[in-house]
Amino acid sequence: MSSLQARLSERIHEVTGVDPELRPATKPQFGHYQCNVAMRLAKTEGRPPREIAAELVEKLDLDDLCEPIEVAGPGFLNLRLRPEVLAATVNDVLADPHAGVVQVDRPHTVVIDYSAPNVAKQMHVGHLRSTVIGDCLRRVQTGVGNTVIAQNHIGDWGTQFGMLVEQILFENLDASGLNLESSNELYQRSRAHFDADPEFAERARKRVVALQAGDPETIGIWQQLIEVSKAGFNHAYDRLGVLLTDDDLAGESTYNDDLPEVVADLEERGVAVIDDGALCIFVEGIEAPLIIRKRDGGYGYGTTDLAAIRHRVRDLGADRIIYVVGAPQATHFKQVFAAARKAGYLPEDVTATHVGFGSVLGPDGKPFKTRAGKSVTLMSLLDEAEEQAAPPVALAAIKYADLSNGLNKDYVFDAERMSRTTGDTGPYLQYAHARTCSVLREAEARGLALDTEVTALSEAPEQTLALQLSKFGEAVAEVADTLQPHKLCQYLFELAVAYSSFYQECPVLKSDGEVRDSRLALCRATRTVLARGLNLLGIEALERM
RNA sequence: GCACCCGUAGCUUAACGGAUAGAGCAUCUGACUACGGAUCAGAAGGUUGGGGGUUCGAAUCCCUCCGGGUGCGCCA
Repeated sequence: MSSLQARLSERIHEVTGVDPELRPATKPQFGHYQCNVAMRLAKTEGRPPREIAAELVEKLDLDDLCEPIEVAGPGFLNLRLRPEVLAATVNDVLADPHAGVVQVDRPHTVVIDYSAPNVAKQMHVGHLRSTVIGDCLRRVQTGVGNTVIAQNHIGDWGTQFGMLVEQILFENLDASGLNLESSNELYQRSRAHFDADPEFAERARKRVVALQAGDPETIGIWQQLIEVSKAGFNHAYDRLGVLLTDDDLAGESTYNDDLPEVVADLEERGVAVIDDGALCIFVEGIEAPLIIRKRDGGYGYGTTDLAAIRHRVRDLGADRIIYVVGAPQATHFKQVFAAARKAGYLPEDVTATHVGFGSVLGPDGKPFKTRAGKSVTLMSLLDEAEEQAAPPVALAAIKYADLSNGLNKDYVFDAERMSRTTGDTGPYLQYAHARTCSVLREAEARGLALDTEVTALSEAPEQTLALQLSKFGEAVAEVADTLQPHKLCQYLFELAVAYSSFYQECPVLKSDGEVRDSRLALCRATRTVLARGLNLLGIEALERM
């Protein structure tokens, strides 16, 4: 099943031969869709746009879908769908198990790298965004029929584990008795100890070597640290209601064994060159090199990222790789992707995209930074929101606020504002959904048949609602393509508004016969689309609030 | 020094180069014989940071300046 807009666009394309630039109308008086192609053709054909527009109207035969086409302004073609076409589209949505979400012809394998908390550190605001956005993209990609492989690239390797293990031994702690909070405190103590005591620092450095060499005692403690952190992460994911599980874990350490091989490969083939003692890859447009082997022989995160790309393409069969990581990493990923292309790890037909995002700011408009000692944890943000509303509503508030703005913009975390039940908020959408449920519940209680179809669309609010319902597939497809969740948020908000307006002006249960059946079907379709849409955002569609 | 991001109504923000820049909050005015008023209808509110340029058409593309933020050879 293809979307109405796609069908229309295709039909016009047959006549114009070029992209008809079919867009939803910018205003109701311009109909439902507008076609802007006449202005473009005017230039190439050297004729007045209105003349071309008039000619197109002659040639086009859209009578089965639209009212007579109107030419307006400098040469816009305004299309208005026939009510029975709108009705049929809504009925299609009702009959479609995917609620109008167009399924891809051939499923692609989409790898999504998101969340990525660090072992022995509390999750903070940055992880909130990566987790919420990544989870949404995962649901959307799955929703359109792609195969998603989530990769939680947790920070489970690196020099900090030398300090951590050494501090555990120093304090004679049982690492398995730690939790995320206490291991975070342990990390801070080890850091201080490292800075203050050169002898300890030296032992920590040796401990890193022991870890890399696979020393059993060291590995054992390291493993315990990972286990307690995993429990902490899972608790957070549970509370956030995201899909991540242990099956998605693919931490930095996963690639340890690949690193020497990758580096040797790159060096042999001349992709990487020695510069100032370090093995580097230089890519066009970026002055600084991507260092894949440090002067001391160690590997950095650039090396791990390259190994991860190789693995994701070669072993996981990725057609598309998506990284949901903060905007400050933009240059790094540009560099890594270019290096991976150069190395042949990332073939032309595999796309790699960095979905960067802005910072969550405190009330003062400055980043919620992990200032020395004190950090704003993800959990404390959830707590703050739950002071405003019950957990499922508070969560909707947070997620919607995070997803509804353009990704690379910063935003201020304002629990009161995002929890409001009016306006463009998560709770408002939940409320609209709950109202659809309420009507249908009441109808059922009165013994009315619920498996009705949309037939009559005589009232303007009915048509507006039906039109909006028909656009769901388009909205989801756009998010799947552009990776911009706020487009789905905007769509759902407009749907909720259209429903509220319809609800106000078109009584359902107080009407009778065909009109009532048709309106019940509109309620049912709205409930379905809102529920499905909210689900794609990772927000719970409540039946009562 | 080089590179990137942001700047739209009092506040929060949308707009694949298309018509009169679209919403929400707050403000003001209406609608309570309410299928959930946690709502709906309406009004007012804009030189899209400034200035040039390209185009039939620019918030959007190019140049430049201003303001805010970020990243950049051996942390990840």
